Order: sequence, then structure tokens, then C-alpha cells
Amino acid sequence: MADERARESVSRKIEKKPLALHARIQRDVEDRIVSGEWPPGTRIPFEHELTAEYGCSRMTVNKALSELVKKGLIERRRKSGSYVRQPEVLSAVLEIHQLEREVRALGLAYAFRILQSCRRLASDEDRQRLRLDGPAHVRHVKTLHIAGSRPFCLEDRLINLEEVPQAETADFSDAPPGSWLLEQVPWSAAEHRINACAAARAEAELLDLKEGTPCLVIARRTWNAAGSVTHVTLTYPGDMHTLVAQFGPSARLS
Amino acid sequence: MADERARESVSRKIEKKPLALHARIQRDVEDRIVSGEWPPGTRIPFEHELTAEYGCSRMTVNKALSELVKKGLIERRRKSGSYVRQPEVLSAVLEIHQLEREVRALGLAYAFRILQSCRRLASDEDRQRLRLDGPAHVRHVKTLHIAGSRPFCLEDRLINLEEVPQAETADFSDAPPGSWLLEQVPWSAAEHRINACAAARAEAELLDLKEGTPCLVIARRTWNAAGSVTHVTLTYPGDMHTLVAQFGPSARLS
DNA sequence: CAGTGGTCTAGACCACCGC
DNA sequence: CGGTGGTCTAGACCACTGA
Repeated sequence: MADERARESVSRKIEKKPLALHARIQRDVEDRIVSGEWPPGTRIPFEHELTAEYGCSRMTVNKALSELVKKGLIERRRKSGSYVRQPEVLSAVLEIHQLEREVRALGLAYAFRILQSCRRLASDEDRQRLRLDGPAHVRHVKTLHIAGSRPFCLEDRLINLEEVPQAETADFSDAPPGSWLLEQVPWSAAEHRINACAAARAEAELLDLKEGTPCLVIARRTWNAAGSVTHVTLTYPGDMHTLVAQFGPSARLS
Repeated sequence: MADERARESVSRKIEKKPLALHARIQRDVEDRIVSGEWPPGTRIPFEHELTAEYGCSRMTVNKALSELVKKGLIERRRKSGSYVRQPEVLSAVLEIHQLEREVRALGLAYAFRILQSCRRLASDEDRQRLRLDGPAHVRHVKTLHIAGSRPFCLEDRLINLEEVPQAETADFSDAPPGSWLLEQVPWSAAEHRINACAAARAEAELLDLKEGTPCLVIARRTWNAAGSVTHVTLTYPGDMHTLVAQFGPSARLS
């Protein structure tokens, strides 16, 4: 029963919100999850344990954990406890990323080919892509994803070896870099930038297109509590891919 | 027709969950909001009124309403009550739609020009865009959005006059159709489809591009409890626009 | 000032499910 | 069976803010 309410104030934003107790519990647990301290599969403390730790009633703890369920961070099983979920990097609102699943959903066979792979000290451009300030080592992998017999998507990925050192020696013969990374990295956040541009000569050749063909380009940067993890650029032939995103007060209609 | 009964029983809720009380309250209130029965600005019943109506404790009502706050459907003011919010069709995760705001955010002057506007019985293509089965009247408006002195975006919009009859006579001299619609229609859901394609001759001319220039095309269909409201296609020169979407366990990083 | 929502409590009963 | 979470209650105190 150490003192609780004292240790706030310092590190966070200039906001001076004395944070409700249930919100503080929620934040504490969430921090431990996104930091990787409690990796996916971990059982988090029982409600009655948190009740004791924070010296509050069960409803308060329950409110905090229920919100984490709604956020998708944990799942709860009666009699068993509450567990950290596997992160699903793809948000349900923007269906991308799982290239293999995506291709199979089209009823086509999926394959991939590593075009190029190297390690190096991050160049200026690399650091910009990963939003790094200092020097860092990176791994750079280019992959061609194939649907049926036709090129489907070109992937250009940078992995920050400071955060994911095991990527230094990984060979991506079994799984493409994206799938591999999903299993290595705990909960992370991502930002996407989507635009259209013309296929340059090299890209056009790899994707079996005419130079200048419009392509949908999705750039995603992923980071977690420790720092930038990866930056990937996915280039799709414009006519082969449509991003779909759905919003609304509820999922209550076609 | 033979198995209409069977189809009915299947098509409705497959799951028969006796829905917790707080969930039922939440759904009831949400239904009245999305149906337009309680339009934006409406004060919804006080907690103690709902407490009486449902014969439950205040915490149960509070839980339901708190969740609607998190969903963004209502806002609550102490001493005053709880109010239905103005819908923000744009979800925070995918920043699009408010073209004027978007342009001004770039530090440029915003203007728009109605290129074409007509009413008609929905053609097959119209019905497909709006996902309509039966006959319907629609209004078709093409608008050019301008940032500074350069074309910024081409908008091709279809409005379902069965759902928004007041669009029949609206002239869009003050506000472009998108902004106008925002004020007419209660809470709605939307689906986006995003891809890249080459500017056709007519588009290229209007956007001041060379034919074949890659463009980012965003198609959005909007509907509410009553049916389809509008379908709009926004065409951006590929180099003038980037969609940004951010996901993650929390907004807790750059 | 008084009424609203924000939060919390100390219980309670129940459904579920692993042991 | 017993332990877990799911839900709910009937209060309580407080902060905020509109009148």
C-alpha cells in the first residue's frame, strides 16, 4: 500500500488534470502493455488484486479494465483472468497491411519475393522516414508481393535495428518482413500517409506496368513507447487495389 | 418467397443476447439520435429522468451515457444537461471532407465553383452509386474546389432527393454542397473507397493537369437510418493531397 | 445558490467455466 | 465446486456552472 496520489504531476503534459482514479488505473495498465512490460498473452492482475493495490472498490477497477477491453488491448475470461491481446496493427476502420490475407481474400494464390535486403547506417533519408534524430543502424528490405501470377504490391521497408535488433539476422524466407515484424513487436501505434503517384521506371518494371501508370502509395510509420520501429511504403497499381474505410455512430447498416 | 419466414429469422439478429440494461439504454438513446428523432442540439433526458424511466440506479444510466460521450454522439454539461452533438462526418482517424478547412489549413484562400447542377430520375449508374433498389430522384452537382489560384479538388456529388428533399431547390452559392449537407442531415454513417487513377481528359482540363496524371480518388457513400443520403467522388491531383490516418493504443506519441 | 454530471463505495447476485 | 468477471444498487461527496 505505498502512497499513490503523490507520484503524478512530473512527466506528463502541461495539462493539469488530477486524473480520475479509474483513468489512472487504466493508464498504468495501458502503459505496461504498450511498453512491452506485459507482452501479449500476459495475465494481468485480477480485479481484486488491483482493488487492493489501489485501495479502491471493485467497480473502479472494473471500469478501467472494461475500457481497455473496448480499446481492444485486453480480453477477459471468467474464472481465468484478464489477458493482454495480440495487437492487430490493422485497425478495423482501414483494412490494409495483411498482404497475404488481402490477396487470399481475392481468391488468388499468394507469394512474395525478396528483391533486395541490406543493413546499413541510416542515411539522411532513412532517418527522415523513421523520424530519427541520432545515428542508427537500419535494415532495408524490398519485397514484391504476388497475387496469382501477377505482381500485386511493391514493399519498401526500413526497420530500426536499435529497436528490433533481431531483425539484423532474420531471413525472410518463411514470412515476409511485415508478418515477421508483427510477431516481434509489442503494441505499437502507426500513422499512414496515402497518395497517388506515377510509377517510376524501376517500379513500373517490377510491377509489370507502363511507366507513369498511376499507383496508390501507402506509407506507414510504426512506433512504440521506445521509439520508431519501422517505415514501409506500399505501392499498388491503381487499378488493383481499393482502400476501404467505414465510419459511423454504429455498425448498424450495410 | 417460400422461405421468407426463414430468411427473416436469420437476417435479423442471429445472436439472442438479453442485452445488459446499460447497453439497452445506450442503444435506445443512440437510436433516437441516429434516426433524427433527436437532432443535434437536442437536450436528452437528465440522468434522474432516465433513472425513473428504466427503474434503475443512476450508475447504470451514467454508464450508458458515458459511453455515448466516448463515441462522440453526445456532450454533457454540468448543471445544464446532455446534448446531441453536431455530427462530424469526418472521423478523426481519417482527415478528409472538410475541403474548406483543409485548404485553409494549407494557408491558402479557399473558393469553389459549381460546374454543373441538375435534377433527374436516377439512372442505373446513379442507383448503383447510391445503392438504391427502386426508382428515386437525385440531384447531381459537380463542383470545383480551389486553393489559392489553383484547382484543388473535383467533386462529383449525387444527392438522394427521397431522403433530402430540400436539396431539390437548394442553391449552393453560399456553401458548397458538402458543407450544406452537413447541416441538413442527422447522424449518418459513411464508407470510403480510395484508389488511384489517371485523370481523364475532362478532369485533367478542369484540374489544370495533363491527361493521365495520377489522381487520388476518394469515393464516399453516406447513409443514415432511413437510407442512402449521398455519394460523392473527390478527385485530387496526386501531388496535392495526402490522406493521413493514425491508429494506436493511445495518442501517446508524436 | 441549487441542479447537474463525475466519481466512488461497499456491498450484492449471477453466469460462466476451469478445476 | 469455487473463483472470476458482468452487472447492478442505493447511497455519497464533490466540482462545476447556469440562473
